[in-house]
Amino acid sequence: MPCFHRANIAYGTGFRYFTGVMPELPEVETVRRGLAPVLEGRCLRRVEQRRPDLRIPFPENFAARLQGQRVKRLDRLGKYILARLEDGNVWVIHLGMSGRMVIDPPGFSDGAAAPGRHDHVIIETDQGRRIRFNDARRFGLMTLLPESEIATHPLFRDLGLEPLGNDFNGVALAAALRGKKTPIKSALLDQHVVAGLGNIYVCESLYHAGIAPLRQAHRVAAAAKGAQAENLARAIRQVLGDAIAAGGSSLRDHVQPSGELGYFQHRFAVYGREGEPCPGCDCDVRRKGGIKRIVQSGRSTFYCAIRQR
DNA sequence: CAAAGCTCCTGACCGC
DNA sequence: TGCGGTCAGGAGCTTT
Repeated sequence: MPCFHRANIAYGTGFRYFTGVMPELPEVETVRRGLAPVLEGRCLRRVEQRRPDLRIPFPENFAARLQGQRVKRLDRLGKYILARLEDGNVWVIHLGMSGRMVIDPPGFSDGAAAPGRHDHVIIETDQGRRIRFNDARRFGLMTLLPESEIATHPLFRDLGLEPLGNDFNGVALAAALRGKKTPIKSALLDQHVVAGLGNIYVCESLYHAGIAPLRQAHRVAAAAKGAQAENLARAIRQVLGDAIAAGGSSLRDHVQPSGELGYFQHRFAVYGREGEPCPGCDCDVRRKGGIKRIVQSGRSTFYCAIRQR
């Protein structure tokens, strides 16, 4: 039975609903790619900030400082989108849990897309395109930082490995996990270890690597002469890459009527599938109970106790 | 220092 | 149908 999750929007498949919406690295990357054609090279003609804060306060004169700037390039760092501006500042965007970017269709000014309750920032480009940042739960944030301060700023200073970077491999991952007595599940959720993973993709990566979520992180690092860390690094890359590909095809194949970016259908092996058999599993689900759900550091963990050791 | 717990927030869902 | 309770989670902060 297929199980789909649509990132960044409450979504029903007809037999299962997910309300937890989690922009993790693949969703953030999909949003970045969707924004790029509308923002890169464009001047921000109008910026409207509609409340004083999100998870943290907006910086002083946020809208005025952003307005009139040209966006040179959009980058991603972990779950952050970095919009590099011509004046040397970086417009930092984090979607938190429920943050969405909505690109209004051309001609929005007819009132068809009036700002909603949770539209906190509204951007209009010199091409007349309007982008709304909507975040019901306000776990997201936006700020402005000099480009030169990114590396040392508290938000970025201690960020962990970039899982899609060239230097992400079993050796680097093992080094990051070494000495950690916390469960591998919790360690991977820590942005200071690997930057960009969230609850869904941690569960999926551990499943594909065949590692039990309860194992201590340092044991994973030390196991099998590094082969286990290597497997895990490979699984993380694969899982994230597949999800980004799914997001990319959603951008390519469907013009979202709402213009909302970053949500796409994607199938998960274990996440949200408590009691179901894992893919290709031939064990007796009646007897073994299928995919298990436990709670670790206050978050749901889904795993297969037979395939993950 | 590390690790676990608490907290922010709203919407969806469930049971009555 | 309405209403209150529960759950979801990213990540900084607080506590141990």
